Amino acid sequence: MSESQFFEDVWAVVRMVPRGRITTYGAIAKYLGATKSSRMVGWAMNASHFRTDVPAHRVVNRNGLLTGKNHFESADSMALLLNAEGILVVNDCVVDFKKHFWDPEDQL
DNA sequence: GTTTTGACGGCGG
DNA sequence: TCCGCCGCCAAAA
Repeated sequence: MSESQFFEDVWAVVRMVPRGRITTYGAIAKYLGATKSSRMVGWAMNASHFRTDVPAHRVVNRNGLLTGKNHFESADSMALLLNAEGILVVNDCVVDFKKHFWDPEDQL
């Protein structure tokens, strides 16, 4: 494996996120047993750019803020994608974040 | 080789 | 409740 297994695990979890739902870096990190390593999840997302099957737009921080929107093709593409899935985004923040939140542990 | 930074979040004060 | 420090670890400077 060229990349760390951790990265691939992160991508696997992100792929599980249902359409119209979102999750957080911390939730993914916790699911992988590395609660404090939420930063690495962010790195994994950055590395997921060459992976078209990883819906990174469904991953936001715990505040529901689109912290990674600046890393997308366009600054607004992330909010646009979420909006297309029925998730309302205002001021780079997900409306009813808690309502759309999807916890990977819920999949267990 | 060392230091800083980064798509975060938990914990302490 | 709000503010600030710490941890985690990989990549870039």
